[in-house]
Amino acid sequence: MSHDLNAAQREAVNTLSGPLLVLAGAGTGKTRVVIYRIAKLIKSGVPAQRILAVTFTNKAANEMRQRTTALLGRRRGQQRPEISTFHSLCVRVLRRHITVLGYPKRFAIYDRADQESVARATLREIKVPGETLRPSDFLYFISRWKMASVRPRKATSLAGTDKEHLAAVAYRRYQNNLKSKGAVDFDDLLLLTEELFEKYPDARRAEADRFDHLLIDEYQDTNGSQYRIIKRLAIGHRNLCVVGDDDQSIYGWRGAEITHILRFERDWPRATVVRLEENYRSTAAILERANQLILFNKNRHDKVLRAARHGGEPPRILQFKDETAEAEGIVQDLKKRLAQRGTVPRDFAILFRTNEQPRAFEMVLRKENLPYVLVGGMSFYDRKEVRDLLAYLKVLANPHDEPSLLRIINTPPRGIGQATVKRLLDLAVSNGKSLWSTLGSPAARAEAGDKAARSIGQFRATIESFRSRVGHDSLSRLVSELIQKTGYTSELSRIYTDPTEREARMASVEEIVNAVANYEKQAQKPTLSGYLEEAALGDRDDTTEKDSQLARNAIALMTLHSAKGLEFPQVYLVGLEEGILPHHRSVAADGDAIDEERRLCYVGVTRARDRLTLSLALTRKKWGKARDSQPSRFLYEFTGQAELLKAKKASAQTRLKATTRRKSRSPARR
DNA sequence: GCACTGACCGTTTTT
DNA sequence: CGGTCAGTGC
Repeated sequence: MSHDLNAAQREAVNTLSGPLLVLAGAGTGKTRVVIYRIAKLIKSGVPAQRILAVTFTNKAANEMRQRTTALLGRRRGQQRPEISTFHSLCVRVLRRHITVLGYPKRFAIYDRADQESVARATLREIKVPGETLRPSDFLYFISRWKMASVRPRKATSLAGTDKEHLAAVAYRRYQNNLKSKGAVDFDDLLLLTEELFEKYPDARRAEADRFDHLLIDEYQDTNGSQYRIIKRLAIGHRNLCVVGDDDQSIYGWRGAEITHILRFERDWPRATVVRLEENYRSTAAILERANQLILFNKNRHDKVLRAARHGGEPPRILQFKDETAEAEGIVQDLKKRLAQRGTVPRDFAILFRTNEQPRAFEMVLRKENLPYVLVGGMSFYDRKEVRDLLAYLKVLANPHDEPSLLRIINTPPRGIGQATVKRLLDLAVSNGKSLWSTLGSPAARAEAGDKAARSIGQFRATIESFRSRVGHDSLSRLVSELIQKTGYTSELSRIYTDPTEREARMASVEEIVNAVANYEKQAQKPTLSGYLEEAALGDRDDTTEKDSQLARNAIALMTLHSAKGLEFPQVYLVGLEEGILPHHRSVAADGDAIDEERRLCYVGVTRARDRLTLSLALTRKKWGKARDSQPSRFLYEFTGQAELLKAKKASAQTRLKATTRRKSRSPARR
């Protein structure tokens, strides 16, 4: 089996017990090693279900599942290794033990929109005006604290600014509000698992005992909670294999700490360390530049990627007048290459730092009639229609789910306006009851007025009649009838007069009906709450959506963040300007934010197999106004001209000179 | 209660 | 510039 692996890969695959750190550079066959290692473990007699592999994204988990199945073969009744994301792992743990923490067994998982709704209500309760602390800022603070396992009490003492102090006070209240609704947010999934393991050693032991081997993918992206959870799960058997690349840590802004991978050997004494340094993906010409660039980072494991593929075209740097010229120039260049024999649209990727960049490219691509996919972008579950219908389902599952109830109580409009809702909410709060219970009370009828009261009555009757059918009728039937009964689609065609938009909205509705039907088909025991959990975790099998997106023969447009783990024969990395890459927020922040931007750039560069083109615009419109752009510092580093940049920094005059000189000749011509 | 208007704000991202 | 949201007039 392992004849097609190199020596380092073989060592990583064959080191079956004890702590193992696999430092896998870009394009060194990391996923392959993980999968082969799982297969090897099983072959050596470890029962498959005693192996747990953890990934960060569903995409990665799906891919790993597929490739493991392909390698092991599909035999009936055969046990499979457990492959899951951190979050769904925690959900399963919490389903078994959460009652000891004072949450209901069937706790709800609140997503970002639900969180905002609770945050808004919380801030209203303690009478914080919107301009003092916005719900989004508030959530940002809490999220930071949670990822560092900071509880409300500690947050109060940590708070420096007034805003933070206010957020710390509201934090406790927010947690209580969630808890009283029997709900947890995404960060809680990790935080509560950690708390459970800390306070209840028996629960920790029971969970740790389920597995003999633990594999963690993308270890460089672990945040504090995840780090501690892993530790507590693996401490008994020490059969912990972590795989990652410190040079590709790009999620620091959401709590990932690169120190975790850097200090693995100290955490786990006598750990084996394997370095995968042979890159099979990119040509030497591309890799040479990547290596040069990443050398500018200080905090990293020492390693140098060696190219298995010699030679290759040196990367080009193209410079344009503005972002429109950039898009046109790049697309023209791409078109020329596409005309070459054996080249197809799928070979190309255009990578960028921010989400506003693809707009110009989309326009040109559409004009040129070239097939493209914007990967990422708005996800299925972000679409308004999907959220609405999901809210209906959530209310059917639990009518006391207030964020969902508020979302649908007047969607489509049925005469229960803002004022009425506000009054009913106040009534509910003063009675200490849920909004749903309040809706049926005589007091509510008096509060709402005749017309609204009638609407409320009808709404309640509809919900109740569907609720009584949950568990009896099929889910997909329930959903389509719900859409009918509420007049949801007729409302859509009323609001959206533009035919293309209307069609898109209708398609979303259709998609959720399909998603439910799909779930019903493949789940062993389909239930409403089961579907909602899958939806909340994004855990659905989206082979239908994203994979077909990529499989479609189209040029891929995506952010550097979503490009991680992928590769393309030809890559255009665009917008290499100060303020974009590196992003201005990272430039302004002190500390090592720039290093993360450099890693991001490195990730982009190492996506390319054969050809790499970097580009920049000299002016760029920002919020409607054109502003001058400076070439990214990474361009200088990458081409070995960092000295020039230092000189530029020393004096504004030289800076001007250097830039004008740059204009006349392309900055990268060696 | 609803639709329309204008002020405001600003972009890495996943679960 | 484009999207979101609160406020206004009907």
